[in-house]
Amino acid sequence: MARILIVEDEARIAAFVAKGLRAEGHTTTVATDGRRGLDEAMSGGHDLVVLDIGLPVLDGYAVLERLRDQGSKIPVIVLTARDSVTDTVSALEGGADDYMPKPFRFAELLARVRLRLRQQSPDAGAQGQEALEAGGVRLDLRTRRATVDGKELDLSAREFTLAETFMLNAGNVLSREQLLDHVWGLDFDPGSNVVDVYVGYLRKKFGAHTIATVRGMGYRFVTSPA
Amino acid sequence: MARILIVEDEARIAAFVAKGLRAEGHTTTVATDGRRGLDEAMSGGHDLVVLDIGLPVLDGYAVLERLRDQGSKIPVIVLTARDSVTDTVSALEGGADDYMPKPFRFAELLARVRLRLRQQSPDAGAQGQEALEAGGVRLDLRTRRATVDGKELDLSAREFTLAETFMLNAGNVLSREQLLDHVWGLDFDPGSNVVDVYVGYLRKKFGAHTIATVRGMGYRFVTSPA
DNA sequence: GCCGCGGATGAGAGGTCTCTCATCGCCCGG
DNA sequence: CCGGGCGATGAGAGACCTCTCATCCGCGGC
Repeated sequence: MARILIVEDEARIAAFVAKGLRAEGHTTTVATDGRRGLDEAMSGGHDLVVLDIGLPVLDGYAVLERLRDQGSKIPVIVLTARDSVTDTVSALEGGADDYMPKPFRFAELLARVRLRLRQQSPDAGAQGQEALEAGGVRLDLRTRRATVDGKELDLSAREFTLAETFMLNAGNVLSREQLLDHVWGLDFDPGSNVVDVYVGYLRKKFGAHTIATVRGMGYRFVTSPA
Repeated sequence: MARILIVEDEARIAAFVAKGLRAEGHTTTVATDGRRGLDEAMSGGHDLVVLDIGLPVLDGYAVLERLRDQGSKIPVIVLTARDSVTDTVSALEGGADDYMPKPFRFAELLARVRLRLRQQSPDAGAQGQEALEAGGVRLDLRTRRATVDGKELDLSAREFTLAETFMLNAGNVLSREQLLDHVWGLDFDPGSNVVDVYVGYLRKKFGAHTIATVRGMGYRFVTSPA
């Protein structure tokens, strides 16, 4: 899909973002300080930058400023601390295209990445996917409504995001940890069985056969009626 | 924007849909039975059809079938009774592009109309608006999150839809009745003051100045900082 | 056949959302 | 200046959502 540069010094977050974007089919490069990030970004080998503000050597603002000074128009999504209005406003004024307040759910970052990539190349690819469909289930991403075999039903916000994640990876096994990360966010109690519970809810609504259990591994959204 | 044909025998619903679509800048034509609807649809003078299933003379299925038989590829959105799986499935198999279960909120029909029009002409217009911005407020339609002066805040589902409606009509006065129709749906107690209450909620979140009261008329979303 | 562990599930706490109702306050006409 | 009516708002009922916890179930190893 696209080549994405991640400029982030915290290894845990960098890995989280990189892993998720790779699962979506993107190529990722990680730079752990601002100097290297800037060099990489200027190299022309990337389509989009995910840029942390709090960085060693050269902070995110500085990277962004020099990048724009040197004429780069590459889309930049900035990671800011939640509730820091100053950060966010400065970043956008400094030429960022979008921002994510930390901590964030991966699904939200992904939505922003998709949006920026789409705006960049309005010709390439589908126009950003307005709906997902698999195994008789249809999700309308715009109106956030779901349909099973043509029958409308209600999903709560959490259920919808979980279903979205399953359907983006239909056929593949997703671990509890992956689902927790993607749907609940980076900072969620790993000991919780909330994934199990929500899988139960989706099964009740979509039909038990739509989500298969893979013992010791996780869950898999079933596409074929077999 | 576009020329839309509404085939609907119930005057109340036809007027509701026509009025709303006109407010969005579309041109509307209403046909009150299937025969006339088919003739109009075949005339080539419309970009999209909103088609009721329960129609006198010639029902919606028949209209759809003949339309497709005669080679028309015009997008058709079908209005079906909620929970009627048969209706919905038959309609989609009969060549409908989308459907709306009745009763519906206008905002949802609008989203579907936009989607179908966009798919029809991927070049024309913006790519369906991913965000709305006015008076310091920004709504991300994809992730359903809101920002005021760069500061993230939470909106409930109802609040979001109300805000969306206001911002689509920023600067214009909207009556309580219009807002009830668009946000709460066709079948809502007109005596309720729920609009007042939700305007209060939005003011609390966006700042009191963002929504002005127009006495005896309704409310207006304020765009200029004046 | 039995046991252990991973997964499923019912109950329920606590929070949020949605809406109603009644009261309060203020604008405007007279 | 007063009264009437429109709009604002606090309180609160009820539904729903989210998550935890404890228990139950059943697969698979032995």
